[in-house]
Amino acid sequence: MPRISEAARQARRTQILDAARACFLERGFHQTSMDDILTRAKLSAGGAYRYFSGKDEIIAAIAHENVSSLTAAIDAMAVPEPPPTLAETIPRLVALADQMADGPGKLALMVWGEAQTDPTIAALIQTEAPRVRAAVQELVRRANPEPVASGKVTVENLGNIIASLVPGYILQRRILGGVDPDTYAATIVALLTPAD
Amino acid sequence: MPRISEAARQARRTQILDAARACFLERGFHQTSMDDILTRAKLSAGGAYRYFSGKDEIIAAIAHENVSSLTAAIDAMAVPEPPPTLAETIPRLVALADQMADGPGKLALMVWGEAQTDPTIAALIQTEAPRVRAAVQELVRRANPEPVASGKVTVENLGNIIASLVPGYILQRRILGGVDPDTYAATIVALLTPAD
DNA sequence: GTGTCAAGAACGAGCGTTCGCTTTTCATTG
DNA sequence: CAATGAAAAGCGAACGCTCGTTCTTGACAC
Repeated sequence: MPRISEAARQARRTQILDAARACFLERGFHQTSMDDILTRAKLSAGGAYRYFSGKDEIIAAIAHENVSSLTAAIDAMAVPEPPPTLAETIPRLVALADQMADGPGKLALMVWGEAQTDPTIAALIQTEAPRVRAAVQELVRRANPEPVASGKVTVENLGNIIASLVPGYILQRRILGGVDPDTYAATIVALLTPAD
Repeated sequence: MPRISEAARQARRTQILDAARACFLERGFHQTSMDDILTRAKLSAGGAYRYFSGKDEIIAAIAHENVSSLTAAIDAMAVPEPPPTLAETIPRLVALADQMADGPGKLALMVWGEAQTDPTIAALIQTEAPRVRAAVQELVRRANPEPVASGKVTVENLGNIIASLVPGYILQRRILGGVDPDTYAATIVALLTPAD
């Protein structure tokens, strides 16, 4: 029973997903045909269907992968010791959003739109959502900025605001255009810092 | 040359767009078939094609209408005299986003996603974008909040932050879930208000 | 040689669009 | 004011094309 090695199998899977991601970024989920993906992956239809049950599963896989990568990126920011201040964290967060704007950020906007009518993708995001919230709140908790220390706002509420500033930045950067990451971050920091 | 009245023509057009909007909200732009729209509009294929050159034009029309309605809603907030403070404006802005979350807000997320790969829709948004920015900045300018008055941040920069909080709220409300408009607004106001 | 893997032609369903026909509308006319 | 006719409005079956999926065939590893 001649089978391919597990590593080769994973490689093929990655090869398909890489092609799919590139196509989706260029044409969108539903404008991309199976043939587009197969051609780019240099694979035949028969071959690909051994790895994915169909197009929907590929879309779901890409969406999942993208959501996870965003969560992981934010998670990773909470790691450094000693805990950074918000004046350090916010610019890093905005810079992260800025770097990802043309790749995962663009895809994220597409996924969010898709989630509005596709229950599978919506469920997928909702599973990951608590982790994003938790990661941002952890960031706020460690930084312990003045508005929290003085009891003006809670960690949870400030976390929600900051959590919505990140997609807000991506949207503004990708759709409205004309926004500078450093200025954007500096403005947020200024608002969170007591008067000079 | 017997034609239908201009009012009747507009009514038919509206009838088609209403059906299309409902279908798009349920199934998404590309999952919706022409037949879905035609059935809901109680119109035949031949009939509808006298009003729109094709499906793409209907999608563009709905997207345009939606973007315009959002702009108009924000524009309308800048009207009242005397100028309201941000402590009054922010809750109204968040409440507006909250009310629209299941209709125009949901559609907006879909449109933003679509704009990532559809140049027509992207261009359409970019045309409207300056007006949204201007409207929010006008709101900030009139309110003249402490962080602006003290020169800590500019009207433009604070405007951009607030402008990105609105879609941020919609996204959080529709995707992550579990966010309260009043709490959300109150937190923003607290951050913009000098220490007690 | 046996069973997995990949290829690629072929299939069938679904889609957007068109086209020829019928119905409706309204200015014109007797 | 009723009859008329011509053109627009609307209908819906049919077309042609695309696309996702399947299935048969051959190749290769063990």
